[in-house]
Amino acid sequence: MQNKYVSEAVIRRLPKYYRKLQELSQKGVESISSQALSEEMDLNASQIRRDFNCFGGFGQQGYGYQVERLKNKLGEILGLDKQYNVIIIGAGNIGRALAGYSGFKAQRFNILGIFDTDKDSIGTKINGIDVYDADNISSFIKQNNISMAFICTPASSAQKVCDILVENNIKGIWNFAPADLNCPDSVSLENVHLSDSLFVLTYRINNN
Amino acid sequence: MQNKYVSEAVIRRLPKYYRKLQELSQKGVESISSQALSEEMDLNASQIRRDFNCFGGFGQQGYGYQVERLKNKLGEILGLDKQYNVIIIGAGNIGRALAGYSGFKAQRFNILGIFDTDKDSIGTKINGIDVYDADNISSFIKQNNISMAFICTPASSAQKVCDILVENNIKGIWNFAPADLNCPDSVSLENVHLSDSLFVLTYRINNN
DNA sequence: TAGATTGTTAATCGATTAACAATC
DNA sequence: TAGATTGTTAATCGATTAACAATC
Repeated sequence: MQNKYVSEAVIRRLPKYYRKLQELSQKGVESISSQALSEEMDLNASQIRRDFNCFGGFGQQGYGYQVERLKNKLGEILGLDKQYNVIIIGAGNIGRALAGYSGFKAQRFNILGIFDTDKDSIGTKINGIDVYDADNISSFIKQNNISMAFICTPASSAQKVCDILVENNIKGIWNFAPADLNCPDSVSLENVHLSDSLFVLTYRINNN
Repeated sequence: MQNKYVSEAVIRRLPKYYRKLQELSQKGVESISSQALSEEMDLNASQIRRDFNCFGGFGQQGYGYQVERLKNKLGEILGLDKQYNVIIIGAGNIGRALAGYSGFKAQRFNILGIFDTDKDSIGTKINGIDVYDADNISSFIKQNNISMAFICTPASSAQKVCDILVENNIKGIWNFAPADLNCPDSVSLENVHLSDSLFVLTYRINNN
């Protein structure tokens, strides 16, 4: 079952299912039908069943889905049962915010270093994490088994940083720079274009 | 022409067009065809023409689109020709990062106050912006003609904050809390679910 | 005018929803 | 067993792409 085609739309719903199932699990809900879940999440029940069935048959006819089991399955599918060694590139506002977010630790994201070009921040610590010279990214990735990088630089230097990361066989890039990076398919790239999101909001305010 | 139906997918592409046109404008490019733009942006040329035509005929047959003019038109459509008075709720990592982001000023987002419940941060300033007691959100919105709020609280208090904002006729909410807020259609809501985005990345790393 | 490129209609593709047989 | 609900196929809907007449 694992090899069905999974569309972009399905992938983007997975974290939302995971979040809702965590919530239900915390509330002590033991099982839920696709119908009940569809009402909770404002989605179509058929769609929910179809989405889950991309990854296998997790339900039981006549009963529904076991919340805890489904949550764990989705966690595995999302790769949340694994550990990730992470570096942050850019010690500006966003870089510092991500470095300070304590939720990452609980979820197996180990931030091992922050890199910047600014001589004044190099050598300091942010939330207990060392700030290193951006010139040393390559060697640090190799020595510390880094699998992910968060790009928090200005747009102008993002592509250069991306190239260095790709060269060093990084597995995934979480990009906060407002740039459309050129990156081979072998490296997973996920963009958070904050200003795009803000502009969608201003559009809606003016066209609601 | 202004009243064609504009799908979600089209709306989400608008900021990307705007960003690319800004770039072209800065490079001094005066005009561009949908074909050339499609190659730059990795979209289909028909789609681009169709997208723009949701809002009117901005091109000239045989010539293409005037970059500067199209950029300005898209800016108007996105509401970027207007001013927005903004408050930030939550002086944690994300709230502080947004308060410190200087790009907002240039783009007509005036951050007039930050609100928190923590007695230690109330009374301080972040990037020159006062931190106020969250109890005073309602009166502040009324007195300062606030049109937008950025929710940067924990998930547990986000809905309560949202309700207060809605009560005070806020126009738009930019929500960073990992929660699916309940909000009437009259208020525009745009979510930035950072952990959802990160989990899509871990999914991709493990299923590439 | 001829050539280029838009604006728009028609065709295709893919995602969502409905329906229902399978089965717990 | 009867009732409930899944897993999956078929129908629908909407978005993307192709084609081309209109027109600069």
